[in-house]
Amino acid sequence: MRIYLIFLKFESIIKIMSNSSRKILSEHSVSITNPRILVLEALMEFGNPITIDELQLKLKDSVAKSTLYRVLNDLKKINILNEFTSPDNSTVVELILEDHPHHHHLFCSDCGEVIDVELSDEFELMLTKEIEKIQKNFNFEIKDHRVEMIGLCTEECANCK
Amino acid sequence: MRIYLIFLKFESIIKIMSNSSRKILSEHSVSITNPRILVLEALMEFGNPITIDELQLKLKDSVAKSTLYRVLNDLKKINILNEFTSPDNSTVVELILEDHPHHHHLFCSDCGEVIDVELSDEFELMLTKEIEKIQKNFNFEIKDHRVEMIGLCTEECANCK
DNA sequence: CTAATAAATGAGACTTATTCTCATTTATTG
DNA sequence: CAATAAATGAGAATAAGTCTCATTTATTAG
Repeated sequence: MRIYLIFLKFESIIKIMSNSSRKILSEHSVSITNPRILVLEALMEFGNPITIDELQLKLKDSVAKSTLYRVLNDLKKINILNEFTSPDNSTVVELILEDHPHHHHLFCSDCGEVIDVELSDEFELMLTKEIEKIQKNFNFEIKDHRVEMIGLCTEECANCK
Repeated sequence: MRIYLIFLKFESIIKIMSNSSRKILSEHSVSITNPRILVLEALMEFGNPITIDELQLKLKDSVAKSTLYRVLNDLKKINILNEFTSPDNSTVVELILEDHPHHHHLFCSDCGEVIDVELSDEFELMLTKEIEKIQKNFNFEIKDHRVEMIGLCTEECANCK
């Protein structure tokens, strides 16, 4: 078993993310612009789903508010951005790249954190069967589903009131 | 087997709903006012979850906008109103009275209709187990959950574009 | 049943998230 | 590198929801 230890300077990480942002944009035939790169980098750096408020805060000195919303809409159009509303009514956004598996969300109703969670394959299978039943009963064609779980993260969380 | 056919005039139905609205309010020690009765009646009459826009339209000649929002907040406070955001970002509201069982929602992404659906007991049991696992893994206390299904209702729907 | 008081209402001003406009800047392409 | 189409920034416009305050209504104590 070989172990590699890789040290990367912060600037190198930024460069890698910037490159991958460029790649994502060109793969979707979207022109490569500075605001788009900055938004993608911020989303990648944060990792988890993020509220538009937080994103705006991170980018307030580099991307105009109107441009931020426009870029988010662009990313939605090419299907790499998922947008939803959290139970406390803030708009949350997350990047969905190829390696991002099917997942659901866990919301802390205190600090507002949103966490991606995967549920077991058996569960997803069972949900698929339920969905088939519903489709028949209601004459509905179901294209997508999501499970949202709402609760509280532990006291250790620094952001919880 | 005895069959009862019951004919009720429209006015009688309204009177029944009005009475039950009064009952609901007094049971929750909330003062009985005209706007509150009108909002409850409208929610009961519609039956399904309804967008605030539609509700506002139904009540625009009888309840002021500010009062409508205030009444909805009052109903949330006494835990008989559930509010959520549909995938097309409109705010949806539904009455949750004693006889309203645990359920989930089906959204038509075309006409915006929202339908209550119940899932099987086995499914709910399995979901409970998944939730227990998640609680442990993420050090999270899960208080509530919801399953949302998004799709299209059939062509027969008059409201679909 | 009525008067006194506390609570609720209506109308419209205010706030805040998101979209739109338009003059300027930037990316793409040939 | 120039021409052209697309994207951006700044701030105006829109719309959902909240707030203010003068007026009305419901509740209750007597």
